[in-house]
Amino acid sequence: MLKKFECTQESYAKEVLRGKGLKSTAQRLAVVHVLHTSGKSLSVGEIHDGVKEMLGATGLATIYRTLEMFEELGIVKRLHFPDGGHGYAFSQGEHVHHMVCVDCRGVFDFPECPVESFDYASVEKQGFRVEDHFIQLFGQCGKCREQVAC
Amino acid sequence: MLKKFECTQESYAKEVLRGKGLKSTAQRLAVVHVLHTSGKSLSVGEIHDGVKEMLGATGLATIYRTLEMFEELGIVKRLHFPDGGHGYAFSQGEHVHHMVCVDCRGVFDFPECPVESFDYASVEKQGFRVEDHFIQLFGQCGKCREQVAC
DNA sequence: AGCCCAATTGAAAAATATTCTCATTTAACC
DNA sequence: GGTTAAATGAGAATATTTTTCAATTGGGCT
Repeated sequence: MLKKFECTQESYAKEVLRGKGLKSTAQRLAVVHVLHTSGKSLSVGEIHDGVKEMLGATGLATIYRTLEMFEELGIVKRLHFPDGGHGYAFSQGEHVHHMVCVDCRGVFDFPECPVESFDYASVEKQGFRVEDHFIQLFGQCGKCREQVAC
Repeated sequence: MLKKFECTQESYAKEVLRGKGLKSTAQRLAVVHVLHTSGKSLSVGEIHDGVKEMLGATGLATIYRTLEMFEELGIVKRLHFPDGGHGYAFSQGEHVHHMVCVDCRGVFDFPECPVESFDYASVEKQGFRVEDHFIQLFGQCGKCREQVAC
């Protein structure tokens, strides 16, 4: 695969892949590129379309396989929407949360963790031990707020 | 539909339904019953099975329709799991978060909101206005912790 | 630069999951 | 008990995801 310019996100993905002994295929890098340049959360179909635009015919199964793997590697994050749908967003690093604009599905990183410092004493009294958490913020991004009359 | 004993959860659901001019059908109350008595998060199929056990043949579409409606009414909450799957849990009241045991999928309420008091200044500087959030805690419940050798 | 081989992909089928349609049934109100 | 809009059931239709396996390819080696 030839590629003149490579952005940080793609280099990052290649590094993670190499570290695990996995191949940096054109399809995988295309998924990173599509997700990152869009700046928002995309559905599997949208990612597939974006990759096809870059590489031509591409199997849908590859997209599914790549996303599953990328999620385990922490390269993408699966986000859920109020309407029941879900999408994927590029996500560099392990513990980053995301805000999603409910209008444009734009994704914004949220490095501080509101839960990190939280005192679970009350719930751990029930015998439950908290090991992980999933947080997602919803709202409106600046652009979308401007577009509606207030 | 006849029903001798009615638990708080079912009365609650009936009240919410009546308030919206919706019917308290046997199928709907069975969904509440199955979810609540299980005490854990159930898949659509598991809920369907539980309802069939109570009422006999029941259409799967009804289960989907009921769950979608109940989620909007705040009677159930859709939860997401690390493996990509999802399930539904009974949820009384609007702003309750849930802890899920990753072993038994048991659901525990979590009334305090770790995000409520959080200062979004840093992210709102980007122009984003936070309107809502989704939080889910993962871990192990007391019972499941006892069952594994430590 | 070319060879090798395990990893990856594509294409289509299979398996799952969800939604839709419409004739029939039922809860709630009188 | 009768009426009526709302809800259900059954199955078809659609959408989504996974699997299978032969063909292809990236990356290490020389």
